[in-house]
Amino acid sequence: MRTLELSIGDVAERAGIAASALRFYEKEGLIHSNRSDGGQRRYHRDVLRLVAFIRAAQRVGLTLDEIRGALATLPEGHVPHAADWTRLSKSWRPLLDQRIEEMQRLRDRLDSCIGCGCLSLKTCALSNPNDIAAEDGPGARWLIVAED
Amino acid sequence: MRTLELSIGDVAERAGIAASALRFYEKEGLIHSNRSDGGQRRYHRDVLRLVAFIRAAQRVGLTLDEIRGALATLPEGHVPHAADWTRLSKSWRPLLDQRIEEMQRLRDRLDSCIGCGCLSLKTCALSNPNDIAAEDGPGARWLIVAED
DNA sequence: GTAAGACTTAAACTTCACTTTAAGTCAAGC
DNA sequence: GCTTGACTTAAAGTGAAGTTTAAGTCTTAC
Repeated sequence: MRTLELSIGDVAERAGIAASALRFYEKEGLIHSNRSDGGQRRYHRDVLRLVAFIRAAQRVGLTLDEIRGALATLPEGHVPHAADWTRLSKSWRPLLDQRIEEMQRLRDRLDSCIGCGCLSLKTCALSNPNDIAAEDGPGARWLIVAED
Repeated sequence: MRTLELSIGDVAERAGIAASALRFYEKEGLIHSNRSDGGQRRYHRDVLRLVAFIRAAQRVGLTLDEIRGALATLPEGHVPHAADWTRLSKSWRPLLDQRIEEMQRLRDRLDSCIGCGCLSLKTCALSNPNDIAAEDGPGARWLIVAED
Protein backbone atom coordinates (compact mmCIF):
# COMPACT_ATOMS: atom_id res chain seq x y z
CA MET A 1 0.00 0.00 0.00
CA ARG A 2 1.35 3.33 -1.09
CA THR A 3 -0.24 5.34 1.70
CA LEU A 4 1.71 7.83 3.69
CA GLU A 5 0.23 6.43 6.84
CA LEU A 6 1.55 3.11 7.95
CA SER A 7 -0.29 0.94 10.45
CA ILE A 8 1.60 -0.64 13.30
CA GLY A 9 1.46 -3.96 11.47
CA ASP A 10 2.99 -2.41 8.36
CA VAL A 11 5.84 -0.92 10.33
CA ALA A 12 6.37 -4.10 12.28
CA GLU A 13 6.65 -6.14 9.12
CA ARG A 14 8.87 -3.73 7.25
CA ALA A 15 11.15 -3.01 10.18
CA GLY A 16 11.31 -6.65 11.16
CA ILE A 17 10.29 -5.93 14.70
CA ALA A 18 7.27 -6.91 16.78
CA ALA A 19 4.33 -4.55 17.08
CA SER A 20 4.63 -4.81 20.83
CA ALA A 21 8.17 -3.47 20.58
CA LEU A 22 6.93 -0.46 18.64
CA ARG A 23 4.35 0.29 21.32
CA PHE A 24 7.10 -0.11 23.87
CA TYR A 25 9.42 2.27 22.02
CA GLU A 26 6.62 4.79 21.87
CA LYS A 27 5.97 4.51 25.58
CA GLU A 28 9.70 5.04 26.08
CA GLY A 29 9.60 8.17 23.98
CA LEU A 30 11.83 6.86 21.21
CA ILE A 31 9.30 7.01 18.40
CA HIS A 32 6.04 8.80 17.78
CA SER A 33 2.77 8.05 16.07
CA ASN A 34 -0.43 9.81 15.11
CA ARG A 35 -3.85 8.27 15.51
CA SER A 36 -6.52 7.37 13.01
CA ASP A 37 -10.14 8.43 13.54
CA GLY A 38 -10.68 5.11 15.26
CA GLY A 39 -7.72 5.57 17.59
CA GLN A 40 -5.26 3.25 15.88
CA ARG A 41 -1.60 4.19 15.42
CA ARG A 42 -0.55 5.65 12.09
CA TYR A 43 3.13 6.12 11.33
CA HIS A 44 5.08 8.36 9.01
CA ARG A 45 7.51 6.35 6.95
CA ASP A 46 10.39 8.16 8.65
CA VAL A 47 9.78 5.87 11.57
CA LEU A 48 11.36 3.08 9.55
CA ARG A 49 14.69 4.87 9.46
CA LEU A 50 14.34 5.75 13.07
CA VAL A 51 13.83 2.13 13.98
CA ALA A 52 16.83 1.23 11.84
CA PHE A 53 18.80 3.78 13.81
CA ILE A 54 17.66 2.38 17.12
CA ARG A 55 18.59 -1.15 16.13
CA ALA A 56 21.97 -0.10 14.81
CA ALA A 57 22.68 1.67 18.08
CA GLN A 58 21.62 -1.39 20.01
CA ARG A 59 23.99 -3.54 18.01
CA VAL A 60 26.78 -1.20 18.92
CA GLY A 61 25.87 -1.89 22.52
CA LEU A 62 23.91 1.16 23.59
CA THR A 63 20.97 0.90 25.94
CA LEU A 64 17.64 2.41 25.03
CA ASP A 65 18.39 5.08 27.57
CA GLU A 66 21.57 6.06 25.79
CA ILE A 67 19.79 5.93 22.47
CA ARG A 68 17.17 8.29 23.79
CA GLY A 69 20.06 10.54 24.74
CA ALA A 70 21.54 10.36 21.26
CA LEU A 71 18.17 11.17 19.72
CA ALA A 72 17.92 14.18 21.98
CA THR A 73 21.03 15.65 20.35
CA LEU A 74 19.26 15.71 17.00
CA PRO A 75 17.77 19.03 15.95
CA GLU A 76 14.03 19.12 16.54
CA GLY A 77 14.14 15.49 17.64
CA HIS A 78 13.83 14.40 14.05
CA VAL A 79 15.09 11.40 12.18
CA PRO A 80 18.87 11.60 11.79
CA HIS A 81 20.13 12.91 8.48
CA ALA A 82 23.44 11.97 6.93
CA ALA A 83 25.44 14.49 8.94
CA ASP A 84 23.86 13.46 12.24
CA TRP A 85 24.38 9.84 11.43
CA THR A 86 28.02 10.46 10.67
CA ARG A 87 28.52 12.34 13.90
CA LEU A 88 26.80 9.72 16.01
CA SER A 89 28.44 6.73 14.44
CA LYS A 90 31.84 8.33 14.73
CA SER A 91 31.22 8.81 18.42
CA TRP A 92 30.44 5.12 18.75
CA ARG A 93 33.63 3.91 17.22
CA PRO A 94 35.89 4.19 20.30
CA LEU A 95 33.34 2.25 22.29
CA LEU A 96 33.40 -0.49 19.73
CA ASP A 97 37.18 -0.48 19.60
CA GLN A 98 37.33 -0.81 23.33
CA ARG A 99 34.94 -3.75 23.41
CA ILE A 100 36.91 -5.50 20.71
CA GLU A 101 40.16 -4.99 22.56
CA GLU A 102 38.65 -6.37 25.73
CA MET A 103 37.52 -9.49 23.95
CA GLN A 104 40.91 -9.96 22.36
CA ARG A 105 42.69 -9.60 25.67
CA LEU A 106 40.35 -12.15 27.13
CA ARG A 107 41.10 -14.53 24.27
CA ASP A 108 44.83 -14.13 24.66
CA ARG A 109 44.58 -14.82 28.36
CA LEU A 110 42.48 -17.84 27.65
CA ASP A 111 45.27 -19.14 25.46
CA SER A 112 47.92 -18.66 28.07
CA CYS A 113 45.65 -20.15 30.72
CA ILE A 114 45.20 -23.23 28.58
CA GLY A 115 48.92 -23.70 28.90
CA CYS A 116 49.18 -23.16 32.60
CA GLY A 117 45.93 -24.59 33.89
CA CYS A 118 45.96 -22.06 36.68
CA LEU A 119 42.67 -20.46 37.55
CA SER A 120 43.82 -18.06 40.19
CA LEU A 121 41.30 -15.77 41.77
CA LYS A 122 43.61 -12.87 42.33
CA THR A 123 45.66 -12.72 39.19
CA CYS A 124 44.08 -14.80 36.44
CA ALA A 125 42.78 -12.34 33.87
CA LEU A 126 39.92 -14.65 33.13
CA SER A 127 38.43 -14.15 36.51
CA ASN A 128 39.41 -10.53 36.84
CA PRO A 129 36.84 -8.31 35.22
CA ASN A 130 38.79 -5.12 34.88
CA ASP A 131 42.16 -6.31 33.80
CA ILE A 132 43.63 -4.53 36.79
CA ALA A 133 45.10 -7.79 38.01
CA ALA A 134 47.83 -7.56 40.61
CA GLU A 135 47.15 -3.89 41.19
CA ASP A 136 48.05 -4.29 44.82
CA GLY A 137 49.00 -7.00 47.27
CA PRO A 138 51.53 -9.74 47.49
CA GLY A 139 52.79 -9.88 43.95
CA ALA A 140 51.65 -12.13 41.16
CA ARG A 141 50.61 -15.58 42.15
CA TRP A 142 49.40 -17.71 39.37
CA LEU A 143 48.58 -21.33 39.77
CA ILE A 144 46.70 -22.37 42.86
CA VAL A 145 44.43 -19.84 44.44
CA ALA A 146 44.62 -20.49 48.15
CA GLU A 147 47.74 -20.95 50.15
CA ASP A 148 47.14 -18.23 52.68
CA MET B 1 42.21 -17.63 59.74
CA ARG B 2 43.88 -20.83 58.78
CA THR B 3 40.88 -23.08 59.27
CA LEU B 4 39.84 -25.56 56.67
CA GLU B 5 36.31 -24.36 56.98
CA LEU B 6 35.58 -21.00 55.47
CA SER B 7 32.51 -19.02 56.44
CA ILE B 8 30.42 -17.40 53.75
CA GLY B 9 31.96 -14.06 54.66
CA ASP B 10 35.47 -15.45 54.23
CA VAL B 11 34.64 -16.82 50.81
CA ALA B 12 32.86 -13.65 49.80
CA GLU B 13 35.85 -11.54 50.70
CA ARG B 14 38.46 -13.78 49.15
CA ALA B 15 36.52 -14.44 46.00
CA GLY B 16 35.51 -10.82 45.65
CA ILE B 17 31.85 -11.68 45.35
CA ALA B 18 28.83 -10.91 47.52
CA ALA B 19 27.64 -13.44 50.07
CA SER B 20 24.20 -13.24 48.52
CA ALA B 21 25.70 -14.37 45.23
CA LEU B 22 27.22 -17.41 46.93
CA ARG B 23 23.86 -18.37 48.39
CA PHE B 24 22.39 -17.85 44.96
CA TYR B 25 25.01 -20.09 43.31
CA GLU B 26 24.29 -22.75 45.87
CA LYS B 27 20.58 -22.58 45.23
CA GLU B 28 21.40 -22.89 41.54
CA GLY B 29 23.45 -25.98 42.18
CA LEU B 30 26.77 -24.49 41.10
CA ILE B 31 28.55 -24.74 44.43
CA HIS B 32 28.09 -26.69 47.63
CA SER B 33 28.56 -26.08 51.34
CA ASN B 34 28.46 -28.00 54.59
CA ARG B 35 26.85 -26.66 57.73
CA SER B 36 28.23 -25.85 61.14
CA ASP B 37 26.51 -27.10 64.27
CA GLY B 38 24.61 -23.88 64.34
CA GLY B 39 23.45 -24.19 60.74
CA GLN B 40 25.83 -21.73 59.13
CA ARG B 41 27.53 -22.46 55.82
CA ARG B 42 31.08 -23.77 55.93
CA TYR B 43 33.06 -24.02 52.71
CA HIS B 44 36.01 -26.09 51.59
CA ARG B 45 38.68 -23.89 50.08
CA ASP B 46 38.14 -25.58 46.72
CA VAL B 47 35.09 -23.41 46.39
CA LEU B 48 37.41 -20.49 45.73
CA ARG B 49 38.70 -22.07 42.57
CA LEU B 50 35.21 -23.07 41.62
CA VAL B 51 34.04 -19.49 41.94
CA ALA B 52 37.05 -18.38 39.88
CA PHE B 53 35.97 -20.87 37.26
CA ILE B 54 32.42 -19.59 37.25
CA ARG B 55 33.54 -16.01 36.87
CA ALA B 56 35.96 -16.83 34.10
CA ALA B 57 33.21 -18.63 32.24
CA GLN B 58 30.91 -15.67 32.71
CA ARG B 59 33.50 -13.35 31.27
CA VAL B 60 33.71 -15.56 28.21
CA GLY B 61 29.99 -14.99 27.86
CA LEU B 62 28.42 -18.18 29.19
CA THR B 63 25.19 -18.12 31.15
CA LEU B 64 24.98 -19.80 34.54
CA ASP B 65 22.95 -22.47 32.85
CA GLU B 66 25.76 -23.23 30.43
CA ILE B 67 28.27 -23.14 33.24
CA ARG B 68 26.23 -25.66 35.14
CA GLY B 69 26.37 -27.78 32.01
CA ALA B 70 30.14 -27.44 31.82
CA LEU B 71 30.49 -28.40 35.47
CA ALA B 72 28.39 -31.47 34.79
CA THR B 73 31.03 -32.72 32.37
CA LEU B 74 33.56 -32.82 35.16
CA PRO B 75 34.18 -36.20 36.78
CA GLU B 76 32.36 -36.49 40.12
CA GLY B 77 31.20 -32.91 39.80
CA HIS B 78 34.40 -31.71 41.38
CA VAL B 79 36.47 -28.61 40.97
CA PRO B 80 38.14 -28.57 37.56
CA HIS B 81 41.75 -29.69 37.47
CA ALA B 82 44.30 -28.54 34.94
CA ALA B 83 43.23 -31.02 32.27
CA ASP B 84 39.54 -30.17 32.64
CA TRP B 85 40.31 -26.51 32.59
CA THR B 86 42.31 -26.91 29.40
CA ARG B 87 39.54 -28.85 27.74
CA LEU B 88 36.85 -26.38 28.72
CA SER B 89 38.75 -23.26 27.86
CA LYS B 90 39.72 -24.71 24.50
CA SER B 91 36.07 -25.31 23.79
CA TRP B 92 35.32 -21.67 24.56
CA ARG B 93 37.82 -20.25 22.16
CA PRO B 94 35.73 -20.52 18.96
CA LEU B 95 32.90 -18.75 20.73
CA LEU B 96 35.21 -15.93 21.64
CA ASP B 97 36.64 -15.80 18.13
CA GLN B 98 33.17 -15.56 16.71
CA ARG B 99 32.15 -12.75 19.00
CA ILE B 100 35.30 -10.82 18.15
CA GLU B 101 34.72 -11.25 14.45
CA GLU B 102 31.17 -10.02 14.81
CA MET B 103 32.31 -6.90 16.57
CA GLN B 104 34.96 -6.26 13.97
CA ARG B 105 32.49 -6.63 11.14
CA LEU B 106 30.21 -4.22 12.90
CA ARG B 107 33.03 -1.74 13.27
CA ASP B 108 33.98 -1.99 9.62
CA ARG B 109 30.40 -1.43 8.58
CA LEU B 110 30.17 1.51 10.87
CA ASP B 111 33.13 3.01 9.05
CA SER B 112 31.62 2.54 5.63
CA CYS B 113 28.29 3.81 6.88
CA ILE B 114 29.94 6.95 8.14
CA GLY B 115 30.92 7.56 4.56
CA CYS B 116 27.55 6.92 3.01
CA GLY B 117 25.15 8.14 5.66
CA CYS B 118 22.70 5.48 4.59
CA LEU B 119 20.87 3.65 7.32
CA SER B 120 18.90 1.24 5.23
CA LEU B 121 16.69 -1.22 7.01
CA LYS B 122 17.13 -4.03 4.56
CA THR B 123 20.77 -3.93 3.71
CA CYS B 124 22.67 -1.81 6.19
CA ALA B 125 24.77 -4.19 8.22
CA LEU B 126 24.36 -2.01 11.23
CA SER B 127 20.70 -2.72 11.49
CA ASN B 128 20.91 -6.32 10.33
CA PRO B 129 21.66 -8.62 13.20
CA ASN B 130 22.83 -11.69 11.36
CA ASP B 131 24.91 -10.26 8.62
CA ILE B 132 22.68 -12.07 6.14
CA ALA B 133 21.87 -8.79 4.46
CA ALA B 134 20.38 -8.95 0.98
CA GLU B 135 19.73 -12.66 1.29
CA ASP B 136 16.57 -12.31 -0.71
CA GLY B 137 14.38 -9.65 -2.23
CA PRO B 138 14.81 -6.82 -4.65
CA GLY B 139 18.56 -6.46 -4.72
CA ALA B 140 20.70 -4.20 -2.63
CA ARG B 141 19.25 -0.85 -1.82
CA TRP B 142 21.41 1.30 0.30
CA LEU B 143 20.59 4.85 1.09
CA ILE B 144 16.99 5.66 1.81
CA VAL B 145 14.94 2.91 3.27
CA ALA B 146 11.48 3.37 1.86
CA GLU B 147 10.70 3.96 -1.76
CA ASP B 148 8.19 1.17 -2.20
C1' DG C 1 -23.64 -5.39 6.47
C1' DT C 2 -21.01 -8.69 8.43
C1' DA C 3 -17.12 -11.73 9.52
C1' DA C 4 -12.29 -11.96 10.00
C1' DG C 5 -8.48 -10.20 11.40
C1' DA C 6 -5.83 -6.14 12.86
C1' DC C 7 -5.89 -3.06 16.27
C1' DT C 8 -6.56 -0.82 21.36
C1' DT C 9 -5.30 -0.66 26.57
C1' DA C 10 -3.21 -1.62 31.16
C1' DA C 11 -1.18 -4.77 33.73
C1' DA C 12 1.14 -8.76 34.47
C1' DC C 13 4.67 -11.80 32.95
C1' DT C 14 9.52 -13.23 31.08
C1' DT C 15 14.75 -13.97 31.57
C1' DC C 16 19.14 -13.32 33.80
C1' DA C 17 21.82 -12.77 37.64
C1' DC C 18 21.55 -11.31 41.38
C1' DT C 19 20.28 -7.95 45.71
C1' DT C 20 17.32 -6.48 49.31
C1' DT C 21 14.29 -7.07 53.08
C1' DA C 22 12.51 -8.73 57.41
C1' DA C 23 12.67 -11.22 61.23
C1' DG C 24 15.19 -13.97 63.58
C1' DT C 25 19.71 -17.06 65.19
C1' DC C 26 24.81 -17.81 65.87
C1' DA C 27 29.61 -16.80 67.18
C1' DA C 28 33.11 -14.20 69.34
C1' DG C 29 35.35 -10.66 72.08
C1' DC C 30 35.38 -8.33 76.38
C1' DG D 1 27.04 -13.07 80.10
C1' DC D 2 26.17 -9.85 76.98
C1' DT D 3 26.66 -7.09 73.02
C1' DT D 4 27.87 -6.79 68.38
C1' DG D 5 28.26 -8.27 64.03
C1' DA D 6 27.95 -12.17 60.99
C1' DC D 7 24.91 -15.40 59.82
C1' DT D 8 20.00 -17.84 58.57
C1' DT D 9 15.56 -18.10 55.58
C1' DA D 10 11.93 -17.17 52.06
C1' DA D 11 10.10 -13.95 49.38
C1' DA D 12 10.06 -9.90 47.03
C1' DG D 13 12.55 -6.49 44.26
C1' DT D 14 15.82 -4.86 40.45
C1' DG D 15 16.67 -3.51 35.55
C1' DA D 16 16.74 -4.13 30.68
C1' DA D 17 14.04 -4.89 26.90
C1' DG D 18 10.53 -6.25 25.70
C1' DT D 19 6.15 -10.08 25.35
C1' DT D 20 1.77 -11.87 26.74
C1' DT D 21 -2.86 -11.59 28.19
C1' DA D 22 -7.67 -10.30 28.33
C1' DA D 23 -11.32 -7.96 26.96
C1' DG D 24 -12.81 -5.11 23.90
C1' DT D 25 -12.86 -1.85 19.29
C1' DC D 26 -11.64 -0.81 14.18
C1' DT D 27 -11.02 -1.68 9.46
C1' DT D 28 -11.37 -4.16 5.37
C1' DA D 29 -12.90 -7.43 2.06
C1' DC D 30 -16.61 -9.65 0.40
